[in-house]
Amino acid sequence: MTDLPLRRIAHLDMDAFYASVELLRYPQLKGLPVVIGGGRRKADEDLMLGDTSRALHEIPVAEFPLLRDYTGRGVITTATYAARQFGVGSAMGLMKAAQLCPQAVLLPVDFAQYRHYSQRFKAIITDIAPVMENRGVDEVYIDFTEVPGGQREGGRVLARLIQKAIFEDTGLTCSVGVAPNKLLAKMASEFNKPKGISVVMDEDLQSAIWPLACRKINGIGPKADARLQALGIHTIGQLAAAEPALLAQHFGPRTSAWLHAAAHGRDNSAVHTSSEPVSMSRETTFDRDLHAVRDRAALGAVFTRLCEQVAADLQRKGYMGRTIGVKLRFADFRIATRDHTIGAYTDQATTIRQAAGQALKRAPLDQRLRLLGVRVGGLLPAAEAVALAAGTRTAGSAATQDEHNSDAAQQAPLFSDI
DNA sequence: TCTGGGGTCCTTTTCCTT
DNA sequence: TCTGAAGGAAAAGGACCC
Repeated sequence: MTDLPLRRIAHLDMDAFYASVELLRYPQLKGLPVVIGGGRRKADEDLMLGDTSRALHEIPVAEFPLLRDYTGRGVITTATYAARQFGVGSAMGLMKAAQLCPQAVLLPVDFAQYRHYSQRFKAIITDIAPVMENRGVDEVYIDFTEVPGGQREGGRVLARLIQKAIFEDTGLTCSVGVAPNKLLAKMASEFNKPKGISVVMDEDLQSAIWPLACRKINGIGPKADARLQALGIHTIGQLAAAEPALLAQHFGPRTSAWLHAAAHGRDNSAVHTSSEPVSMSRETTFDRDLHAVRDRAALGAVFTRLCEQVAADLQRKGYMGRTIGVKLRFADFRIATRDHTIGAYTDQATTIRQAAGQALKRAPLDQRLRLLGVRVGGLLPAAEAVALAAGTRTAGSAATQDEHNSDAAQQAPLFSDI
């Protein structure tokens, strides 16, 4: 038996990523309360980014839009520390935040910028450690196990190297946790924020993990936590000690087995270096709740626009799908979804619009709508979808696309298009 | 003037076919 | 022809995450 290298998995989390990127662009806002979020339309217009006669860092602070001037729906995506001191924070409604801190600068969410910096810091990581899994725009898992130096000080040396390389290239800081698996690495990365490095070994489970709240386990959200609390289980240690039969009774066989393994720090999942999207969607919340009949025209226009946006997303990214769905959020925040699967893969707005219209017909529309969304799932890379269609055609199946089109053409659209 | 948008995954229900 | 079982796919909902 040869000694296998110790499995060393890192979780890297950028520190206050969106806010930090904005402060790189607008250093004049450093130390001021800044809130990022809101309906993007209004905020985009308010920010005078179109003025190219001066650099971004030269824009006087007095010209930035303030939270007190914002009208409309929306929530805070993130806030700087200076703003948090006033009690505002993520997911808070902007109107409520404006009462708490009206003088805060309000910046729109600028995903293009965050994506740009995201690609930069990820490229730096893969130069050093190629086995990296994307977990959204500001987080990754990295497998240190086989990387030269990845075992030194349990991974701390390599973590330090990556932190330094990212900071030198982008000016951004991050926190890293290194552990035997993804589950523990994710928890470890939160131990020392910001700019922290935490190394967890198997033998640290009882001292470092078991005292933590169950909610710290990635996958235990507010609902599961409340159910655990009701059973008198508050910490991960208590969860580890819980009777498996009791957990199975309340959570079912699969979830209870997972809970038990997680509490004991066990997680065999691999670091996946690539993944294919499963669905793409667009949704929008209206400025005011809309009525299916009275606001027909407005709804129809939004509906069509969402379909066009999803189609454009699919085409730009090179995917086609055949399960088209709609999502409705009613005035009382209840959500309904309806799906409709069509015969042929598509990335065309008109086809998506027709199929989504079919799905929408089955949805209850007696209440005012707060949000409307359109989703395309069952995705395949466009080349594969086209090859598949060619294969089924030569195999002699009916021209499902034509059938579908003529069928849909006879259906009156639910929302009239204007 | 509470409560965004874009995803993934899992469970349960429903429907269809054999 | 009816009935029930079984299994799979699709649909619907929910929890969770960033």
